[in-house]
Amino acid sequence: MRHEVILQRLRQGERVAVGTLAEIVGCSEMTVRRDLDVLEREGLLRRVRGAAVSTLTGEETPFAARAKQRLEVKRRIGAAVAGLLDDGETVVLDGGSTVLEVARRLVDRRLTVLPLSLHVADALRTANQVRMVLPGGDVRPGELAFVGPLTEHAFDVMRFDTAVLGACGFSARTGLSAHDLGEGAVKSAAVDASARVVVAIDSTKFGRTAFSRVGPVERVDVVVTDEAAPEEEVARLRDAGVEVRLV
Amino acid sequence: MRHEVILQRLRQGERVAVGTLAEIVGCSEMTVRRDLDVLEREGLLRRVRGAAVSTLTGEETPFAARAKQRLEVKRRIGAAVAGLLDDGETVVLDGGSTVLEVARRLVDRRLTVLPLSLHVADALRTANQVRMVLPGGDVRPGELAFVGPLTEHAFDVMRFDTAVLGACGFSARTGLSAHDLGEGAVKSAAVDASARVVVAIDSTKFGRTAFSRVGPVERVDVVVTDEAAPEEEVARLRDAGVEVRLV
DNA sequence: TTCATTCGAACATCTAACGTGTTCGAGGTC
DNA sequence: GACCTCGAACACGTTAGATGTTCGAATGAA
Repeated sequence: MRHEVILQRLRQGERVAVGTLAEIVGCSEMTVRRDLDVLEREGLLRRVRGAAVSTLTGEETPFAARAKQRLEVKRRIGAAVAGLLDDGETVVLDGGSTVLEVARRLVDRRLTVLPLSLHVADALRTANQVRMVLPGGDVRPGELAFVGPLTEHAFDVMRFDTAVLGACGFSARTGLSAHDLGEGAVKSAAVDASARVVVAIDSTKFGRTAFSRVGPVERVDVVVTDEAAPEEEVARLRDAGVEVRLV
Repeated sequence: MRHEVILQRLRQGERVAVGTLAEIVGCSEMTVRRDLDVLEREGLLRRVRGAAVSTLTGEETPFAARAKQRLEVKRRIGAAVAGLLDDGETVVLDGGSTVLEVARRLVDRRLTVLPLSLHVADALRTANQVRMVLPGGDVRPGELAFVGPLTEHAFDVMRFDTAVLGACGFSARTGLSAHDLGEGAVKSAAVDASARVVVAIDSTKFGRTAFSRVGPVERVDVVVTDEAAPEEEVARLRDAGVEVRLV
């Protein structure tokens, strides 16, 4: 909780003094310092003498921060997506924080899963009915997503019933997009290797277009998102034949 | 502690009653039941009405159990092996519990690492100077080791300075061996793709030969083990030109 | 250099979480 | 039907973690 407040305050100002932060969150400066320590280790800010500076450049929010944001919504989306999967299916699970909540709902299901990040693989490590196959590849620090030729090779030799993808941006016009070129390529390969494509995103991603283009909206079968999704986008998606579920 | 006692008692008898176990460890039956719950989830035993039955068949001890055994020794071996690696090297890290202790000593080192199990990958997830590349492959439940054609393919396209291997059995005569055929094949491929082979094993593995043969002792450059290693084996290894370090 | 400020180690305190034991009703087993 | 086992629920004690305070050292500005 306190961490969220600190990050939020940092987002709107350059340099915020330790004393100021202590006042805002209502605790001692020592406690703030300890908070700043862990947040710095997570790469969410940089400490300077007497203050903290945000490292969030506006491009890509680090995983540690995203995983804390809108958790309730992501859990609901995760449960809904889990409900779309049948026992025995082979599934690709993307690496984002929303899809991670999907994975958490699959621990007692019988599935074959190919996770696209270590976070997701970790969530399923104790799931003894899940047959897990890793694609391999370079592990992006922080994000812990798999990228590179090794990862893409996995989709040359395997086929899947369903791909569950997250996205940094999504719109009916430009389709799915990601911040990182490597990740975009992997998502793209996952789409090509899967019979069905399910997109799990919270409503804030709508209308945004990120750097790396993954694919057009036509290849998407189902979109699961929350009710705050812009009506116009939802309508356009439905016109394009995409099933949209608001949870 | 209590868990070790329970497992030890189970090893020497078929079926042990809950009441008996409570007496041995000196606590209530309810506590024993709770212990049995977690041990069953770890796959170390099976619960039956009124008692517990060992699942340890004598072949392969589950990872959860091995990771608890001889921890101090494994830590020492881990530290010694970490000292053998130079900054900037590319390293294969095997999946066993001994090599896991090597990985724990590498978190602040600058290396390229290919882990052969999720446990090891996990230990290095926060190591921001370590470039981690995963081989991919099937994830063996419990063990969380990577096996199969996808894993072996990784060694077709990559070469390494050093392979750090554990083993289920090791002797100067029969060389390295593993319990699982798939794991044996992966270890074998790792040896072929690496310029130097370091074996990290505690002394109890000496003289044992497991089902799957990995390779002859000639390909091993260094063996790191503890001082309880049988002298005869050590002498034979040194005769074969293997450097043996006792820690 | 000096002075003011910030930092973090060390200790004290408090709280929440965990482990443990007891009780008791439900569900098995003989 | 009698007996036993199980696990949920509650109570209790312990402990680890979080927080605040103090103080000497380190840092930066004048």
